[in-house]
Amino acid sequence: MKRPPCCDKLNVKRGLWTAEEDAKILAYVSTHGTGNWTLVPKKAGLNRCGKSCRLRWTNYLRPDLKHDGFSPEEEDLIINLHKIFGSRWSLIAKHLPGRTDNDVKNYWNTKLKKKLQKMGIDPLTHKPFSQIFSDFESMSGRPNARHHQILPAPSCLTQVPAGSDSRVDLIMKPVMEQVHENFTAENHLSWPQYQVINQEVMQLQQYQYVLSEVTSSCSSSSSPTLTQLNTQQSDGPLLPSPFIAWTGDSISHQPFPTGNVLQKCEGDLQDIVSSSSIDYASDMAKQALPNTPVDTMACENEAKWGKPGYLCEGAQALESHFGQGSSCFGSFTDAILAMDSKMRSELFPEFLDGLLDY
DNA sequence: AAAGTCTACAACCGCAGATCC
DNA sequence: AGGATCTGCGGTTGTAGACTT
Repeated sequence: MKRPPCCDKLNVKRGLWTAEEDAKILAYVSTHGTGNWTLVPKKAGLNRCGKSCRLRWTNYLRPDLKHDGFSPEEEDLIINLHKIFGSRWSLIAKHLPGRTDNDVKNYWNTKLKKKLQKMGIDPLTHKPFSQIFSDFESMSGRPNARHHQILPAPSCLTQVPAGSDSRVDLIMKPVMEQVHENFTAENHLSWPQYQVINQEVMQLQQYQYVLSEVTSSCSSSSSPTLTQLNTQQSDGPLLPSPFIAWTGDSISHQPFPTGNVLQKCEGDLQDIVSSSSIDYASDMAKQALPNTPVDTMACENEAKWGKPGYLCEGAQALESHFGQGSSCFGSFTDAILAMDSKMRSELFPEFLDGLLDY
């Protein structure tokens, strides 16, 4: 059953808040404190939805909020944290005293994203566009099998994406077909092969992204969307390019090969992280801490929609700390991120600091 | 000067987990 | 135990003012 609306939307005021309304909220909070926001409109004499009152307070009226512009230090911090967390604005905002998730999100969308693009950096991957191009161009060779683990080929390699007649698609179709031809014979792949192929697909998607940006900026007609280029998605929210095409379906049900994550933390990190699915991450977190609540939503999102962007960046951070190959898809990062945040901060207090140095 | 466009950011929406009763 | 309510979150929309044509 669908949840009923929190208030009668026809009879409550919406839109910008007036100074009088702000004063009523402030007066109410100063005497009653925060909480029970559904009662606030009535008690404070406001013709507003309780939720709207709560948002006004948390995003604007709270006395601990800063209302001045972002400093260069804050900018740098947001960029670094976005590299790690992606669009987890509330997590990012926790590292910026006096700023709300809404502030950070708006600042990113209006300023920082464009700033990075002007600097030639892809705001999604935080990699230079030039590197994305050169990585793609140098894409060649196949790894030697080093592990016994056999994985099914990703569906995006065994199915050439459905075509559209867009300009980007016309350019990319031969490339996709080439990749398809190269790998389609491999119904099952060893783990190292899988890694390389996944990287190539990611690069391909990044290439598509850049290409679509370029063509859309050169054309006044409606630009082709990246989603047209990607493999079929199950129903669900569309994710930002370039990661949208990676469904994760073909890798989310492999048995995870390791035991207790904490033991393995001290041991062979490479084995720990040789898994790519958040399902494993969830399993790892559960194995390590049987009675620990796990952020199931994060796990589900990862498993369902394959949203590995920030996790991949986390994986790179791990690589820089623990050496090349120590994280394949960032599953160790996934595991830690999948833990309940309180438990995570207790067990891995240095974890985020380490990533921030990255 | 007027109309159109862009920018910044405030506000809203719906979903989902947490908490209450 | 489970339904109702509260709260937090990320994505999206609305809008005022600045800027351009």
